[in-house]
Amino acid sequence: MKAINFKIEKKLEGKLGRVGTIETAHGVIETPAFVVVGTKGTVKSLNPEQIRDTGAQVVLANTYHLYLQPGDESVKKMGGLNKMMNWKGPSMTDSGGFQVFSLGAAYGKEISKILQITDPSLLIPERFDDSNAPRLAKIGQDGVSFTSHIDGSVHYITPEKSIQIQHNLGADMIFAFDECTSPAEDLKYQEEALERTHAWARRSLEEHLKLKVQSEKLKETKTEFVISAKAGVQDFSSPALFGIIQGGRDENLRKKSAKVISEMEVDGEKFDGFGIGGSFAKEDMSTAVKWVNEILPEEKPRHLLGIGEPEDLFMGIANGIDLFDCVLPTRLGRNGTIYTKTGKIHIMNNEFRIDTKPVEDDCECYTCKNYSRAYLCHLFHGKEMLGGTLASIHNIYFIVNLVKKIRQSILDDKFDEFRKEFLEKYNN
RNA sequence: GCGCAGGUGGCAGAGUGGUCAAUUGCAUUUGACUGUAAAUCAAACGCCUUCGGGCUACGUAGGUUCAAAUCCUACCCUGCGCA
Repeated sequence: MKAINFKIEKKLEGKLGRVGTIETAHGVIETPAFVVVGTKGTVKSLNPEQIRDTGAQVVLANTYHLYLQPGDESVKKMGGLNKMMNWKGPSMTDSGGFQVFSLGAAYGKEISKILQITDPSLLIPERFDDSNAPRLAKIGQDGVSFTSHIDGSVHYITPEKSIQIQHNLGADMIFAFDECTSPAEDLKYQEEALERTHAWARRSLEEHLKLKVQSEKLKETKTEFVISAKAGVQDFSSPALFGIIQGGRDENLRKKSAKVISEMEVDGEKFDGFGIGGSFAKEDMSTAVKWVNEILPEEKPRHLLGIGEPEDLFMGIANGIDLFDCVLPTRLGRNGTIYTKTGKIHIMNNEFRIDTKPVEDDCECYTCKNYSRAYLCHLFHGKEMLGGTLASIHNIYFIVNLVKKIRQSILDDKFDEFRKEFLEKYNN
């Protein structure tokens, strides 16, 4: 039995882009789609009804965070990720590979996974090459040692462990354990890291197949299956496993990674889809995505991990990306930055204190239909929780629906037109 | 009226002779945020500046001193206690 079923409905002429659907155990995703991030099994400050009402189709949670708290065994006992958080739609979990970066090379530094190369100082590896700097993630021989940011306890996560945790969490789509590298690393390091990510990908795939076979067998043990099913405890269908492409900013490494990961095979089984991860310079992200997607097999979904901003979404979709996830809509929202068609605004700024208009006049989101900018401004100044919720609702609606509009524009043969029109307004 | 305590930048509150335009918190202003260590973080926050510095400031007015937010005198004001 296939874990997911991906179908392409229409292709974007002259480009790698496509419109399609992904069928999962928890429903169908219309792609391209924006996946909302719910790291700890909650999209911060939103309940599932609010998530659904933004139009979001999929939620992505995190292996590392849920493993530490409440523990993957606990999540399993609560009936899996979906049941635990009362999310009825499709779900995904990230492998913890990003935490190798955020708690490792990037820990305590002003460094993000995307670089503007217009700031050349950020590309000097020495600047970040202080191996004595404290890190909460240290790469070991066959896995990564994490020092919990919660209580300081040490945990060794291997590819096998990550996959085991993800099977316990029980999302519809899961990722291989990888190393998300720092954009400041030099080519030699990127090569080493890529070898590691590829080795880990194979081990992830092996472990996944092993667990899949076990779960199939369990399914055949009828009594157990029936008891569990009656209790509504566990969905026995195994998740789909996505392999992750790395390679930093380098063309050869990116292409090599795409080839290795897409051809990787264990017992006749391959990855069900692909994630494109890691670091880019903002300026050459599009080429990196293109290099990879020209090689990846057309018939499997591709997820651009941790991206992005509106211009990135257009870029990714044109270059054959089917799924995106990004913390920006919720993080920006909580921090008082709100997306509008004419660019981002800081809702706490003085100019909004007496602005009685909604964030956007013609926006159909719950926030815009019911509240003014002045009220949001007040909520943020008063540190009221509702501010973060309302801003997140709008931002998610904005980004999710932007991707839906892009999808529609492809179906209507108006992609280029829509892209130009939108970005001109957005960038003022 | 007497006694005691005290009056410091928008607010709270340090400082108690030079290193003080004055610690810190809050407020304010503006930024940042891309597989969430994040309801977080950073910067600015008396006036002027050719960025060297200059000027005005710790209730008010005097004074001591090379030097005062810091010591002295008077006055004004606030709180508490007693009449």
